[in-house]
Amino acid sequence: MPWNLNSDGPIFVQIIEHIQNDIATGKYKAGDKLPSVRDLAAEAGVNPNTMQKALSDLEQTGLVHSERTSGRFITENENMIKDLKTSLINTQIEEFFKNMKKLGFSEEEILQLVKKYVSK
Amino acid sequence: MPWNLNSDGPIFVQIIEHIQNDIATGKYKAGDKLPSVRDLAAEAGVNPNTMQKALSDLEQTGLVHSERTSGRFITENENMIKDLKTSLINTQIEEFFKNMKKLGFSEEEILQLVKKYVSK
DNA sequence: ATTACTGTATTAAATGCTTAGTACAATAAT
DNA sequence: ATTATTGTACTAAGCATTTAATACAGTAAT
Repeated sequence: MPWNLNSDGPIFVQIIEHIQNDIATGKYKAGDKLPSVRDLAAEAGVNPNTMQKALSDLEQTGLVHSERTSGRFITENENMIKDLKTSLINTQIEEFFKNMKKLGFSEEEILQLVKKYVSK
Repeated sequence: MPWNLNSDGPIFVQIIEHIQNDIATGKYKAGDKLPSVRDLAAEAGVNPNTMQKALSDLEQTGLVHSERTSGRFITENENMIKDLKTSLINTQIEEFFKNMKKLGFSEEEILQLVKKYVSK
């Protein structure tokens, strides 16, 4: 999955979301070592400082932790990863419903629109 | 509907989206006069310059136009408003599906999750 | 005529994001 | 021991966003 960073918001936020997705979808598993800050930065096409900021922000959620000089690792806590995935899903659905309701649709109408989209 | 501006992105972009929603949902109808830049700014709680930027950006889509000194008006073109609504709906649905697919779900699985959410 | 209101323009300052360049200390590999 | 790699820290610059404070010209209302 390419990084696909755009200018819709701060790059470092998009990076955080991207890595969260990679963890939630199992690209990175519990205990895995992440590529180095510099490698990730090169891969994403951003400045190493930007990647560093994204990673140290991610750190504060406990999802990843850094081993001072040997690298950065995904949490060993599998439940935390499971919760992350649940949370990401809920965030997406709630955001979608919130926006559609702003456009004047009821939950039932939204469901119909989604059905129509899938069968199209 | 309150403005609910947050720091997820540029304020002026959120303002544009908010006004587009107001037009799409019929709060403002074809030919309606908009409140003045200053009034809208006060209502949204932003600097008049920020509102001015949002409005002049909106102008370039043809959705609104300014009558130099008498005010700013919604387009008379009803089709343009209809197209706007369709476009906003499609954007929301496509964005939602794109994000859910990033999380590893198929269209059918997404539909099931939405159904579950509605009946909850 | 005067007053209030309209969109618009301009300049300045503060802030946050991003890039750039450099440096240091600790570990791993050789 | 030496070298490469790790996370981390720091400063500087450019840029966009936002706020602030004014100002001007045209229209509407009185």
